[in-house]
Amino acid sequence: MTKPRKNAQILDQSTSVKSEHIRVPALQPNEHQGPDCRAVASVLSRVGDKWSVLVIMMLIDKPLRFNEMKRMIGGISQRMLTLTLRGLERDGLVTRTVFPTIPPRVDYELTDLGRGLALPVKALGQWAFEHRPEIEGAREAFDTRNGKG
Amino acid sequence: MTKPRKNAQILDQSTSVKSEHIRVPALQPNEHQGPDCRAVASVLSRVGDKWSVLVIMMLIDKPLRFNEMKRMIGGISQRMLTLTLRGLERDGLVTRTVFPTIPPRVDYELTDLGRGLALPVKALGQWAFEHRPEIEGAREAFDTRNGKG
DNA sequence: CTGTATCCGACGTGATACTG
DNA sequence: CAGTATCACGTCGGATACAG
Repeated sequence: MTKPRKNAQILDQSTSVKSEHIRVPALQPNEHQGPDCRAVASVLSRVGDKWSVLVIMMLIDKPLRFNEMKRMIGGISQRMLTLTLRGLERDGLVTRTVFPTIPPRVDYELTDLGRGLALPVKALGQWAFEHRPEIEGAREAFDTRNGKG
Repeated sequence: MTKPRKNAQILDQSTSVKSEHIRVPALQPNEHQGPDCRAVASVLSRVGDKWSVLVIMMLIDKPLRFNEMKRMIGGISQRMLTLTLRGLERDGLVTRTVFPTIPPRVDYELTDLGRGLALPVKALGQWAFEHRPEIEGAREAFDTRNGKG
């Protein structure tokens, strides 16, 4: 029973930002449920998002323009940068400021909310960095005894 | 039949745990790259994973058996629980203990590494919980001014 | 420069059936 | 009970072309 969303419309796959970004099914059991858990999950999914954290980290220092970020990241496509920024904007984590000049200029900047999120995310990132050897070692060990046991 | 997909190639889609769980492309630019960034990203992707965090949180209190967890989560399929647990095991975050009884019994338990990860994850979760209203408000506001101006 | 629209392959996820 | 195998299907994400 995959939740019936509002309406499964014609697969608007373009640059719109409609999905909740994670489809949390029906967690009905005992303790790990409720709307709270669902809301938390949707935030966590943003953290796990391929680009969002990277974008947030880049914006900590100072606001940036679209192509500045695109260049800094390097591997990202225009489409995904747009989608990522729209998602962050929708969640109130970044602001989008358009300067009606020619050529157009758009600045993206972290909100206070976004800066707040950056803190626990950085803590997590630091943990990941510090324990990187253990995790990679565990992976190799697992793959070895499991791949050619 | 709008999109006949005859190209359905036989992927190894079963319960193997091969991918690095995130496919970080070629980040070659200036500062947000290198193997470090890649490793951190793979950990973050696990946090963003649909079920991993939920499983970790459940295991904090005490070890659990396969079907105990399945029942507690409720919405998860057997396959995804298996895949999630295998991924966590591969990363050295949980241990898998088989008791060769009949019927078989398998306990899953957090490692020290897993318990360590739980801390920053909980901090992040708490942030998400506390700021849930702001995020949801921002989403509604965004959708309103963007969906029906 | 800053996007938006579209095509298409790859991957994630659930449902189901089967095994030890 | 604890998985594994297979299939179906939706979504993600890159490449490309086009627009303001």
